[in-house]
Amino acid sequence: MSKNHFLRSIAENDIKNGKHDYVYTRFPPEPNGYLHLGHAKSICLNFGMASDLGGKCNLRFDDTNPEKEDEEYAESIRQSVEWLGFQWDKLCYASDYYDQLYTFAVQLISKGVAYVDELNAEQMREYRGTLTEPGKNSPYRDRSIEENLDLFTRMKAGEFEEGKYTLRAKIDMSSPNITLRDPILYRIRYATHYRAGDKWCIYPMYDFTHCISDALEGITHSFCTLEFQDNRALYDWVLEHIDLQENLNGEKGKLMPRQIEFGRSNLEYTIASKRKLIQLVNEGHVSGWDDPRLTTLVGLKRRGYTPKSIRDFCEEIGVTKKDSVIEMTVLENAIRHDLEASAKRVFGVLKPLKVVITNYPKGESETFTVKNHPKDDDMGTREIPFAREVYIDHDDFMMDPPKKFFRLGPGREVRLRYGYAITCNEVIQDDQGNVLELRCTYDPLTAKGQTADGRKIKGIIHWVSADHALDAEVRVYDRLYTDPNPGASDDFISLLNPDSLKVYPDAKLEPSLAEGRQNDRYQFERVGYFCFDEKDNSASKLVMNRTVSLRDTWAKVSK
RNA sequence: UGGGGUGUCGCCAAGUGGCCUAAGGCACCGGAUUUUGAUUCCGGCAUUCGAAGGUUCGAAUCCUUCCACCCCAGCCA
Repeated sequence: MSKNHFLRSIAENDIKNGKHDYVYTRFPPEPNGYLHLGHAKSICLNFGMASDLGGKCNLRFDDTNPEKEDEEYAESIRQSVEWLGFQWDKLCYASDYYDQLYTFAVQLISKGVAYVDELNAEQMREYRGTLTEPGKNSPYRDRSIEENLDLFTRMKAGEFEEGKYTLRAKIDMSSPNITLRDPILYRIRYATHYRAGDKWCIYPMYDFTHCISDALEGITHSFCTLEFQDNRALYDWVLEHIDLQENLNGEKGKLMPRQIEFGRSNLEYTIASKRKLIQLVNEGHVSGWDDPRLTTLVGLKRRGYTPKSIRDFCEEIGVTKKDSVIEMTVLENAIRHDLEASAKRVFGVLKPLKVVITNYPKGESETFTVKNHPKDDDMGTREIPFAREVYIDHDDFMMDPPKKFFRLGPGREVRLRYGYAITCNEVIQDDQGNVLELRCTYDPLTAKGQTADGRKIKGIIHWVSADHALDAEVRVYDRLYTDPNPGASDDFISLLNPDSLKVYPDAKLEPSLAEGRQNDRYQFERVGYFCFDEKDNSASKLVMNRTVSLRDTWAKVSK
């Protein structure tokens, strides 16, 4: 159940007051890039509100710029919306409305509120005025309706070169709202559209297209971000001036969707700008749009984030009219919360350190039956083998440990979780003093968490039997940037975190992972949550990604 | 400087004249339980709501002024 916020209140009131019988929303991406966390907020808002209030939500591609859009993006967007767990009522494309849009443009010309201009881009900028000075009318503003109609028809017919003419709304060149200074409605562009092909050489602008698309689809509430607040006046102007008697659903009468704006949310240490994302991909700073360090939806998916965790995150950050900067821990908390309840526990050793248990008989082994989840018995149990040689993590051993280090050190005793307590008797090092191997003895009377003399063993570490272990490559990710707001810098490339990816090529995993399915999520006990990499994992080579670490109080204490 | 917005705890965010000496989440700090230094659990964490005035018996909520920040001058969306 999603939270209350001002947009929801508006929608609920509109139903309560009888303004609408239902809510109809839409998520309107332009297929010119991959979806990221910012879009997830909009998706959850639009689809979530529709389903919460018993309404509908369309997925509509705002595809009016043939030069930037591509089917590859559209396909990915459809998949990401579905992956997030939402179903659209209708799958729509603004490009499917090009004929209607053209008709409405002709209508505006006929009413004398749109004209064909032939100022070039530079002149138009001059005529537009500035923030503080009013603009001035184009010398072509007062053509006759007949001439405008003729010119517009010929624009469509391809008689003019690109940039020669534009269709403009005749509003007010001295408006303090610059959006209203005779905005362009159509421009000439000889580009092949990824869906419409070469049918058109004139393309409608966003401000003209979006409001009409909403009206055609019977959208009741058109949510968008804050930067479109000024555009709302134009949104309303266009809908006031066109003559739409019946929408695509057969509903009749003056149908006015309402645009309402909300604030964007940015995540610390990330970048959302499509331009910058493209640069990261193209220059090879990341492996692709689905690099697990990116907060694109495909990246988060590959990283191991669940759709639920992202929906929860979006609910948690709320919806207001304020642009916000969200701390990374909020996202991490969302995925930890989901995986804590659902992930199977297993043992995985990222930096293996061999331990030989000298008093355990050679060639023998035994298995321990352990729970897959400490609190959820329904998740069952599994067997883990134990033998004379095991691997523990290098981080769980210190040559000269401080008093609060509850792990292994020379002469110290720890429990191998679910197994026996071992004591470190000997440390084998190389010439440089690197620890190569440990020689330990185990206490046979310490199985099942017991000790014969009642002594408490504070330290508990994870391990995996050397002979039974699976080899794997484990990838550990950290934030992509060293600066919480990399987008604020022009040189965001220099802010990249050189340690954002650490590869552990020789990780050792417990044998049960061999039966893992591609979408399974695991908690490597005491380490973090992991998933199989969707591209590089295979039966012959296990490749796992760390989604997020476990909370690590020790890491804080030891600093 | 014209227009449009926003300002409540480190980060989000409830709250729309009295039950606010201001929910909740994240973060942080204690402490309990724990064969994960995880989880869970308990406790702490804004006498203050951008600032200053004013209205009122009473304001974060109303008024005035001021300050800060964001957006708008693409034939992008």
